[in-house]
Amino acid sequence: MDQRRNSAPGSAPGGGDSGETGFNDIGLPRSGGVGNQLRKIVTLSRDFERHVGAALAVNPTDLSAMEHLMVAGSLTPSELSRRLDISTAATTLVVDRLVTLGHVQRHPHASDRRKVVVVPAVASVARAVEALMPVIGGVAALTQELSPEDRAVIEAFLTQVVEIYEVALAPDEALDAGGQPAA
Amino acid sequence: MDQRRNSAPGSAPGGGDSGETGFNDIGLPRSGGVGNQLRKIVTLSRDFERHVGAALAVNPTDLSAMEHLMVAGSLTPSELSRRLDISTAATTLVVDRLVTLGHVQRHPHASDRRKVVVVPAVASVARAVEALMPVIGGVAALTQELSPEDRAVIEAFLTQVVEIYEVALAPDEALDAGGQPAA
DNA sequence: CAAACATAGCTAGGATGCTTAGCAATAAGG
DNA sequence: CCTTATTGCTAAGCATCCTAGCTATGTTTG
Repeated sequence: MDQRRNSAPGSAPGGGDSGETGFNDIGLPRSGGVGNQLRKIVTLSRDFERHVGAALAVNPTDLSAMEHLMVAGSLTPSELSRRLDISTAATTLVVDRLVTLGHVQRHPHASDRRKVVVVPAVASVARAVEALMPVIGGVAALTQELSPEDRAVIEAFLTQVVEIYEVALAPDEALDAGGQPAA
Repeated sequence: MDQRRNSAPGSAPGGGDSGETGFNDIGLPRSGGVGNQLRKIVTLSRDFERHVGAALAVNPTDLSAMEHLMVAGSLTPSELSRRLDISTAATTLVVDRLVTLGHVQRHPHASDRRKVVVVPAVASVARAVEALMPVIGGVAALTQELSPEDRAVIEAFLTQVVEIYEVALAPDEALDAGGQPAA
């Protein structure tokens, strides 16, 4: 089971190692504690994903596929390939591997004989839920305990962070924005 | 240039599609808006990374290497392989590719003739900074505008999220914690 | 109705990026 | 000095993806 660490120090906010504000020596602004924390969460999320994958003996793509299947209940290979943004040929191999490990089964489609339906195995879903629970459960509990005021502050902030990313990823605005977000 | 999308709907907090609280149909708790936003940030961060990689004509591993080099100023292949958590042989190939594209150069080490020093090219750093700036600059600006009270709320929250991940990733505690974080 | 077109998912061969094993050169330790 | 350890590279092999192509099936058109 190959689990590769690949933490990028720069593509998530943070911009450097220091907790101060201003600019670091390569010209990136420092976000202080908040930016560093966001960056750390991104890195830890990736680590956790690999941790869960190791527990279920699957590679990152296969784990992602399992998670999509769990959420959707079942999917055809074409639907899965669209969600994973990989070719249908690669999806066939993903499903092959997952079938071999007993994580999913292929069933004929109810009304279209060209199609296959990929269904997660009940035991596999239970194992995946158990592996995911520490983080998802932890964050759910944490957010339950927030006061309405605190929740509003955090949600407003995170909404703006999402907006920054979306602007940065938009085809034309990204070039024009250049550092001035819509917020 | 191969940029693979691989968004996992389950390994970051969120636990499902609905904004309500409670449990979804596969047993994962719902975190409401905050959990979904965190999940979205994780996904968008990955998308942004691929976006930046495309702009610089590098794959995810090579981009991560570039970012480590930018932050550190320069690194030996062994140091780089440790940070990337890949073998030194793979690191050699990463550096080969980056050298070919003009993103880095190899120099002899100043005092140890076994060693090589990998140095990012100035023009490459400038291009990378430019590509990263929309998000890093945006988040830096956003956090500058926070009131001290709001900042404290957000930092406390994010600290706890980080803690949840770290507990989940710790070798022995993760099994014992089981959903009761240290917070 | 039949023909043309579209869709589904799989197979085969190839490309890419990683691994392990091994090596020559060099550095460190006794 | 000799032994051990470190460095980073080469070569072969493996895992996972891609494109091209195919058969079976479903939909649209005349």
